[in-house]
Parts: sequence; structure tokens; C-alpha cells
Amino acid sequence: MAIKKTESFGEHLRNLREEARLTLKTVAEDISVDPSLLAKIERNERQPTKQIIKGIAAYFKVDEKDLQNNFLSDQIAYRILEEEADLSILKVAEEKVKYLKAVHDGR
Amino acid sequence: MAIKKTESFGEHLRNLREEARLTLKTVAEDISVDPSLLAKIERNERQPTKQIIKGIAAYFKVDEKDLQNNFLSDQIAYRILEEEADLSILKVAEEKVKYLKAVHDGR
DNA sequence: AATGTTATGGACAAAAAAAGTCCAAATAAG
DNA sequence: CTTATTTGGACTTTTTTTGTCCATAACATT
Repeated sequence: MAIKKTESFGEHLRNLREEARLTLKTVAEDISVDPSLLAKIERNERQPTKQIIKGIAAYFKVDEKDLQNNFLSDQIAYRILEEEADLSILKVAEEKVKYLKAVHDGR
Repeated sequence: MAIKKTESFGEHLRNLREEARLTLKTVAEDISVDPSLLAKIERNERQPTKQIIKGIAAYFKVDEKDLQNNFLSDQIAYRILEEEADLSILKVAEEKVKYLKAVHDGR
């Protein structure tokens, strides 16, 4: 399954955990984070570190890169919402990335 | 002129200033920021606050929203580069925004 | 209803990140 | 050469974020 656009990163984590029928405590201990912190991450009140994402991906056997990407797209989406920015800036960003990548390995 | 994808936000500011043939000192004083800070912003070593963007936009008579958007697209582009994320996440982000907006005013 | 389990959420200290300032050195302009 | 301008390092302050602890709430189990 690809990234669902209708769930936040935290909701995604929660779904993973609930589908596996595990408690916060269980998962938190297994991946060595405070249960309360994991709860906050699931509620998008805290941001996961890369380490935590890595741990979760391994734990639930999902692709780490996918999870990272899901997290990042979430961040970008919320940023745009809170800045009330135009969606067109995404296109601009995309072109900047392409350009910078080309410059980087090209030239 | 729209946003150039081949220049960073800082470069854009610098171009505005140089086209007007003004020094850092002059502009900085006029918009009430430390010249060294403005220099850093032009070199992308510091991020402008909204206030500063507002001041610059007014000063050079450019659209404030455009400038904000330029800044934001820059941020997103560099974020993607540094995370080495796939460009496709921008599409995902876009859909998330659309969905969230729909949920927000729709429902 | 009492007991145990799980999740929530506030408060707070600690850590991390970012901003802004000051100044000396480098560079460019006149 | 002298002056003006820009750079950039070092440092302090401010802001933001994180992670922890704990009390309360919600939920389930018996």
C-alpha cells in the first residue's frame, strides 16, 4: 500500500500499531522510546527522529524510506496549510530541486 | 517577473538590492535590521522573519506574498535535497493539502 | 463496582536550533 | 592609497523542540 493522503503520519503509525494489536507500552518499550513520547508522535504532537522512524519501520516491517517520505510529505503539507501558501509553490519547489540536482551532478 | 527557479531566495534579495544599486548598509538601516544579518540572509545563512520579508517587499515594491512564496519554495526544495527524498512526495503533499483544505471548509 | 490496563495530556527541565550582534579581516571601489 | 562595502567568525540570547514524569481519564475485565 502506498501513502494514504487522508491520514497524517501519526495516524499512519497508529494504524500500524493497532492493526498489529499492540499497545503503546509494548511498542514503545520494544523500540526504546518513552510510551508517552510515542503517543505524542501518534498524535502529531512530537516529531519522530530518524532513529525512531527507523525503529518503527524495522519493527513493523515497512520500508523505512517510505515512512520517511510519508513523514516529510506530511510536514510539507502542514507547512503550506499554516502559511496559507499557494499550492503552485510546490511546482516551483520541484523545479528548483530538479535544477539544483542537475547543477550538482551535471556541471 | 515570476519566481526564478535558478536562484535561491537570498540571491533573489541580493539581485533586488543590486539592481537598485544600494548597499547592504543602506537597505539594512532603512528596514531596521543589522547589516550583517541582512548579508547573512542574502547568503542564505539566516532565515528572514516574516517581518523582514514584509519590510523588504515594501522597500523594493515587490509583492509580499510572492516573496513569501519564493522563500517557502526555497525551503521546501532544500529540505528535499538534504533529505534526499523522492520528488514524488511533492505530489503526495499536494494531495494532502487539497484533502485537508476540503475537509476543513467542506465538512 | 472494583481493579487493572492503556491512553491522554499538562507541566516542566533540558537540549538543540536558530537568531541577532559585534567586530575584525578581506575585498572591492574610487 | 583610502574609504566603503561585504564577509564571516565568535559569541550571547532567544526561541523552539524534545523527552520525561506523573496525574487523570477512558476503557476493559472480571
